[in-house]
Amino acid sequence: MSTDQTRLAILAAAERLYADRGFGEVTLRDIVAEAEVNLAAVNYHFGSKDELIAELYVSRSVALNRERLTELKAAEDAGGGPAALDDVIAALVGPPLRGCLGPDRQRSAAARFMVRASAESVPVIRRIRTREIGHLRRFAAALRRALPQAPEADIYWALHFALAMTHETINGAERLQRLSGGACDLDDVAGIVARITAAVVQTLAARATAAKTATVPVRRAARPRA
Amino acid sequence: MSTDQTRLAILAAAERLYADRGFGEVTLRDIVAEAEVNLAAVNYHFGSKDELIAELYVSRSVALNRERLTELKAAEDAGGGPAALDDVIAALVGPPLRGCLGPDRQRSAAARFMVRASAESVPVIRRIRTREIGHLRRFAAALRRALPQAPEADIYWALHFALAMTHETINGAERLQRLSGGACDLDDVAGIVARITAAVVQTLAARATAAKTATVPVRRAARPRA
DNA sequence: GTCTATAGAATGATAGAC
DNA sequence: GTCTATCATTCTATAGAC
Repeated sequence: MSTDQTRLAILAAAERLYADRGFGEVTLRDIVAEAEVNLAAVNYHFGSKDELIAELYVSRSVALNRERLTELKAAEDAGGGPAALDDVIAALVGPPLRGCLGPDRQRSAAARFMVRASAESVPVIRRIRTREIGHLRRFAAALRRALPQAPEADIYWALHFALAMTHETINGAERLQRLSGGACDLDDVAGIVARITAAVVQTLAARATAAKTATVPVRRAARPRA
Repeated sequence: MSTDQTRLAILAAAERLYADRGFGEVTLRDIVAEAEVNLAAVNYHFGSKDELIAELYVSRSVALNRERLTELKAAEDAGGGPAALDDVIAALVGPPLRGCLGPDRQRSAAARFMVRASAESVPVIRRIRTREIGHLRRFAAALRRALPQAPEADIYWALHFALAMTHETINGAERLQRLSGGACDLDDVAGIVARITAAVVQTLAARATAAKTATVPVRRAARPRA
């Protein structure tokens, strides 16, 4: 109990600092100062800096994916059958978006840490990330149930694009707000989830429709009605 | 001439290494070794590591945006009037995608460097990036001409999502290939440009249509036909 | 388990000879 | 302009007292 206090303080401090400044700008000394513990405590509890990062990443990754899968399961239970397409996407992108842009300050650091971890090239995290894709397979399966006629590739591109929009929205929120002169409301988390979900769903639906009327893959976007 | 040789060798080496390994993993000593020049040459020619990074980023940024705007202008000239929606998006996302995933090895480092620079949190680059958004305003204007009835916010979200999909596709290419078991063809650059373009165009068109029939913003995606 | 003190390696930057 | 040599920091990691 009392022994875990230092451990947890280090993890929380590291998460906060990495989330705020990125991995390249944070040293062990920054972390122990923020945690108000001794420098040697890091190596005592974790062995090395990389092992601290790895443990932090794995634990947060598990928590985030549990949240996503809980939301996915709720959508399946609510409908009785396979979850609707937009609910699947919302379960994937909602947790990080709510965590980062919403008012919940407690989860904020964890969510922003995870997004940074996906964006920056830290060797120890890269190794874990390329291996741990089980949760994405679950979502791929859910999409396939919701849209059985979709080509395999479309399913994966949909997941990929959903995560892409989510990550860039979080990392580039300030820039988008500035570019749009405030026209884009980054505080309206539900609206953002809806935008991302709609974009993915419409694209999947459009390709599924096009596939029925053409033998070649859709390569050129249709012009919108003027 | 001959004096620029060392300068250019340093810039090229730095670009290659940053593109390959990310900013956190490259030191000045790595750069001078790759460039086969002396360590002191960096400070002589650039003053400091940060000034080297800044000059590299600015010069590549100018080149990339010139390429984008040339493509945009070509689309406008070809059509005689405002460029078509999908041509505007293709002009924005085509250059980085072709540079990173295509066969052109020469531009590869430059394009991957730029994508890394947008993903990682390097203070000196962040400062430049949040200021330099002029090229995005040009693209926002082009989108507005192509789709005059679209809400202001939708225009910016479209640009934002287009860049999001582009960057994540480049940075996460390996992971997507692995996840999809090869179903997603990362070598088919034209196909990827078409996918991203289609996603953005369909979303903009769908929202423009919905805006005509509803007074409240679209918040919930339509279910695809089963 | 927690601390002080420090080892040992690497970093960015510079002085001064050529 | 280019080199060698080196400074001053900073980093991660550890040894050993408490």
